[in-house]
Amino acid sequence: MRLSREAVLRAAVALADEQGVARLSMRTLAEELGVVPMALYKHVSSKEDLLDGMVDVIVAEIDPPLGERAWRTTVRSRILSARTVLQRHRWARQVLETRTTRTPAVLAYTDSFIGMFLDRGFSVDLTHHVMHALGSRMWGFTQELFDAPEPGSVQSGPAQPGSAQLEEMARRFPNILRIATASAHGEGVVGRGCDDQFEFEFALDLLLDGVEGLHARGWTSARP
Amino acid sequence: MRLSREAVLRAAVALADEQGVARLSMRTLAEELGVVPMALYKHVSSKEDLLDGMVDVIVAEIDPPLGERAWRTTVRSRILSARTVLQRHRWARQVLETRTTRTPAVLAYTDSFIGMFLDRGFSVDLTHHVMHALGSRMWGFTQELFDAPEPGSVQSGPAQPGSAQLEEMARRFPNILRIATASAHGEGVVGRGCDDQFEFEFALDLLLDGVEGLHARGWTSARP
DNA sequence: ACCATAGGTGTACGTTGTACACCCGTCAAG
DNA sequence: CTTGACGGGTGTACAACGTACACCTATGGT
Repeated sequence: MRLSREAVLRAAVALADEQGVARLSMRTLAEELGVVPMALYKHVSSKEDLLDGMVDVIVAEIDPPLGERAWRTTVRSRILSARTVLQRHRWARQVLETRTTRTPAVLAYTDSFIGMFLDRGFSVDLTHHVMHALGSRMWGFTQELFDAPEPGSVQSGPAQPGSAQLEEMARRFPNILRIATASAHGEGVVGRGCDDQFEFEFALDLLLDGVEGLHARGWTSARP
Repeated sequence: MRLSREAVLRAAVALADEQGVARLSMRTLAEELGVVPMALYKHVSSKEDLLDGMVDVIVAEIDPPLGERAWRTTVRSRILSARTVLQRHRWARQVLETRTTRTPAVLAYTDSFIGMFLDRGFSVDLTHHVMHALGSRMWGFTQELFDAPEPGSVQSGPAQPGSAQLEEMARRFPNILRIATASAHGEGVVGRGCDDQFEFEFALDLLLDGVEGLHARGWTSARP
């Protein structure tokens, strides 16, 4: 069975999906494909290239923008589509963050994303700033703060109620504790009981509300 | 001259500042200190621990919140203080992103950050969502999109006007090009001619405007 | 029938983090 | 003054990584 760039990329995505990106090395991937490591280099010029290709694969999974709807629904639903894709491929966020060169597929997505604004009457100026304000949110993720111990990390789990660890925590970081306990509805403790999807949409809508206001009143940056 | 954890961390920060975090290995750091690599492990339990410690060093550089000012000015100026620190240590963003466990110093900063809201009358509920919405912005950075080729990467430079590369770009990614040329005031081309600080404050203020509105009208999440 | 070429193989190198055994200088207790 | 524990620097070694280079082999166009 012959290899191909497509086959290599698909296998890499699958392996990262299952084992996490940390377990993805040229050697493990080669073994997965029943081939010697160096064989991959006939289809991929380097590991960076491999990762770029993997990003391309998942970018292709993001839905294209829908018909003639208003900018806000179009943008919103596309971002949420990106988010479901990134949810399927949990390694993607991390890989995306480390990409230094943008592949054509990524540029194409970005271009089309910008188009959703420009084609619906946004000024180039406002669109530019909005893109910066959205930042990585256009990919459907945000820099999370408290959360997500990598699968496989030793994270002594949520603190047990009444434990010394928790008391120490309460003394030194009372504010964090208040947030944490509140968001866990009073039951589980420090562990993340909050709804990621809700948080994401909350932040997204906050931003979109702001953008809507600026657009409505014809905002433009004061800079020449 | 004896080593110490402090000395090791300071040297690591200095080395990362000068050479970039990519050039920071246990070996290079040891050599910098005129010592054998394994000596570091008497002061630092692993490279992860080293990076955690480096984060602690720079977190300590962020200004504490000022007096009794209104929440918005307090939060805003603190975030901008964090930003100037992160600007001094350009590797910090990348390192912060990869941290998986939060050190006491990081938790303390977060706690104090949350306190700026709670102490000024924000509900626990709203504060929680606001923290998520701010995300990494509380550290003074955002996921940049177009920019910042790592120093040392081969990035064929901004496209030359009239080059075939630029024409290709114009055909395939017209929207990106419009944004890029506009933000570069018509002179330089695809390269980033835009003002990072302005973009950061624009996005930050957009968010803070939204938060202000929610707080003013006593917003609370509908969830039980 | 030829031979160029695409694609898989084998070996090898340099770099990384770090485990483990060692060894030495300092200082407290006898 | 001796002793012995111990904090801290050393040396060697290993496994895993990305990948350069030379090689082999089956395919397919001329």
